[in-house]
Amino acid sequence: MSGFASTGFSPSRGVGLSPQKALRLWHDVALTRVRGNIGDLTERQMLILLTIYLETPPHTVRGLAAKLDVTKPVITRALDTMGAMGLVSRKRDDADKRNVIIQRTVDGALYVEALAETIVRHAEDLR
Amino acid sequence: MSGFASTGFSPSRGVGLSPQKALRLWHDVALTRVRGNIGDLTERQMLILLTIYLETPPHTVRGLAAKLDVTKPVITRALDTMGAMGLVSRKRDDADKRNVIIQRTVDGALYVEALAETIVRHAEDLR
DNA sequence: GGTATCAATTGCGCTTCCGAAACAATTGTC
DNA sequence: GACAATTGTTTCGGAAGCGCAATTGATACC
Repeated sequence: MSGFASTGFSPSRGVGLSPQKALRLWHDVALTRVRGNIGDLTERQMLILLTIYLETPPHTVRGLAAKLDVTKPVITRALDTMGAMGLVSRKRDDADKRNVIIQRTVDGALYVEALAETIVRHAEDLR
Repeated sequence: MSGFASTGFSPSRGVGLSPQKALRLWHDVALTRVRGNIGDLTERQMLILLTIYLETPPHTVRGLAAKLDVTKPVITRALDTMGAMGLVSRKRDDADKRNVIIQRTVDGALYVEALAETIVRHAEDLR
């Protein structure tokens, strides 16, 4: 019994995830990251990084703080840390020199891409 | 390419996830957790919690440390923290009193269940 | 031009985490 | 029963994160 026909949902709706599989996926990805010592980022820092690489630029400290509902120092310090890792970089806004524009880097893109690959791989192992 | 009919697999192959959607899912879940201040757990602590609730018991400090490839104090301290939150509890092994058996709790199950629900919900929003 | 407003950063005190080593309690060995 | 091995915890020094308030530099207002 597919059972989907009556609901009108397409069964190939991209991401259909049971709670059990969702947890297993989270666990497997976390395990890969912890074992590989790639987990040097806080959940907040990870969120900031993903926002920078997923949402459309430009990104400012204030904009990120508002969007993520954290204080500005959190953003500044996260940028310090991730900047030292080479995952992001800063640049003054020429139009309004109060602003700081957060820019993506090659290493940051590779880092995010590696995370995506890890998730996808474990999602495939999950069937 | 469907290509699944010949294999006998159901076309709803559980989790088919593009890299883009994987990152979006990770971002959305992290955002929900950070905004709700539910992110009080380190990635390591989260991994430990999920392992306790996903893998078959019994769990010991040493067993978890070996399985997750972290040192024993990491497990002990994580149990301290999560124990104070009511997410897990400890009990001496009667058979071998050197061992500590880590047990699940109602609150811990609810916490994990809430995480699963968050993931599933955002996965559904993702199509 | 002088003052208020705004963006980002920094200082301060506090908490938490980590790794490595030392430690206490229990069990196995001879 | 003495001694080694095992399990989990604790201690110590150091690093990093957080919230809040103060600070610096730049722009807007009148």
